[in-house]
Amino acid sequence: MPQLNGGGGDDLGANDEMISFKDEGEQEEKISENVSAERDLDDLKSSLVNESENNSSSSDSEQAERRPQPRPDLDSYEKTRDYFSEAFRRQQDGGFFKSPHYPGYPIFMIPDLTNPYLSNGALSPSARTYLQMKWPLLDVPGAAGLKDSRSPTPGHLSNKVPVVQHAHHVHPLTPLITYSNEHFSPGTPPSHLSPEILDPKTGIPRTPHPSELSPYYPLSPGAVGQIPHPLGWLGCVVFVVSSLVSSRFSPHMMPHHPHGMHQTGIPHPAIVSPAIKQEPNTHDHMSPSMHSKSPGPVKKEEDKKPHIKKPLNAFMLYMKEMRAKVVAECTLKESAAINQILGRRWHSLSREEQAKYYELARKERQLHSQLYPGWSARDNYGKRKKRKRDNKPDSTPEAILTKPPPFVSPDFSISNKKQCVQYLPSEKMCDSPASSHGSMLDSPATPSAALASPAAPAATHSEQAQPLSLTTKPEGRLHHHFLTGKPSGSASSSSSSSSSSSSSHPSISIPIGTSGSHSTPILPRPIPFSSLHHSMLSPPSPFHQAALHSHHALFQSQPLSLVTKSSD
DNA sequence: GATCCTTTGAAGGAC
DNA sequence: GTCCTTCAAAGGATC
Repeated sequence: MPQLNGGGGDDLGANDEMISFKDEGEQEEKISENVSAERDLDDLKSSLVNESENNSSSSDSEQAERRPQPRPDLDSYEKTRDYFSEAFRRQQDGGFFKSPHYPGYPIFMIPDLTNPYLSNGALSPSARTYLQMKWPLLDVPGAAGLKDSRSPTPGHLSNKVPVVQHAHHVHPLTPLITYSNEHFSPGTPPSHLSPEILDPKTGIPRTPHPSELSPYYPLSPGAVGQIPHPLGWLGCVVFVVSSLVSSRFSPHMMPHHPHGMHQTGIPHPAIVSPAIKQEPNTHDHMSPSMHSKSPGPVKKEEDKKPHIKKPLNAFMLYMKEMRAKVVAECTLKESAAINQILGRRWHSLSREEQAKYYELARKERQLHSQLYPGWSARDNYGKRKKRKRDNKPDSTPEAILTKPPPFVSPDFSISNKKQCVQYLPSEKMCDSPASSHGSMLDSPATPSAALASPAAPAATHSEQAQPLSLTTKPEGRLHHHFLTGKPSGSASSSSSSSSSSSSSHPSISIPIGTSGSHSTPILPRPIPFSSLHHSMLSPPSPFHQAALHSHHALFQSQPLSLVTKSSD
């Protein structure tokens, strides 16, 4: 992935030169990504096979048949959001989207669709992405568009252009979409469709947007068109598709549920009522059964209280965007495995690429805080009930030490829940460049500080000059980071989920001198050698491969205690 | 049907 | 200031 843009690709609005060869670049990227994905897939498959022979029933052919199917119950808001986050990303990548020849209809820029399918019949990621962007403008009756996955012969199963594929890929920037109740009229594109400041058709200049208020979230339906989108023409796309969605989608697909209404009267994707969250495809109203389940007025009040989701962080944004790609490249469907791949790819991202997501996440948080000033992440605590909390005492290092690993006696496990499966073999985790550019090492603990100003990152991040600098993290946590290959924050943050996992997995059940009662499992991940292996997405050079191999050999030959030795 | 798994990052409480 | 926990997305697996 690094430097595929050939330089300058990150500049917004300067991607015209990328038009002719962007597809080639994408193909190159796809090739390298496919190599990476295949390797990941091999790792995962082997690990999964080793995990349980029972899983052998899920052969490749069977998995191939179980290609990712579009989910019919995706929240339409998220559908809408994702089109534009994807567009935004591509624009920032110097990607497929360019300054449109048709200013009012930028999403008509559809790259090569000649071979949208993979060999196994699955839709290639690129084609999938393209279709996501173009489907709203396809001359497909709304009913057909809504038919999508419910159709007995889904488009993506045939060789025809799967115009409905769109509806099942969501994008991280979804919350950033501008919502509008205006209806889109292809013949008379709204005044703000032009990327120009002055609308060529109406001549109505757009008023500048208050700098302190990010325009990703809507101000009001009527004011949407007056907001100059910071992403240039993408803002027009946002409006176009949001308008299309709201006009083409049936009320079933575009519920006007009050739960998703911000105080401004604008539905916001972050607002999800519990009922809707569980059954996104159902109607707005709670089912009678759910009403009947409410034990009392307190419960009713809770039900009435909209569930405001946390803003997505950078990795979540990245994950949402790349998941479909990984799923398309691999036959894997388990999100846990996919997330491992995504985590590795995340580490392989260049600093600039990660910075984009950090910036997006920062904006998300900004807008989220502006929209919901009184909201606290704590408000969502307890909304999910996790069974693993029952095992909390056993996830402590002491418990881990005293508890035999499951491979000794599988029945010894405290709970009957599925044992932690290390989808990626531990030795293969070495393949994951902890930070090809020290990106995770210096991932801004407070991205706003590092990315507050567009010019700030380079200035504030001395790591730009010192890619592997660990300056932004406290010493004590850097040890964790160093050993686990994770940023200090995540090393601790992931302890909740990993701790329970570690208690049942032999390879990560060694509590090494972490400070205090830190239960974060120390994964046997070797010292980052990312400088040798620049990217998961680009095959290492022979030199890198040799270094990689020797590194693996060295790592594997070492006792686990050495590998996990703490610098304490 | 609810929860787990898995990833990283952010937030907030506890100490 | 540090540590720890929870949640955010995703969907198959498991309970």
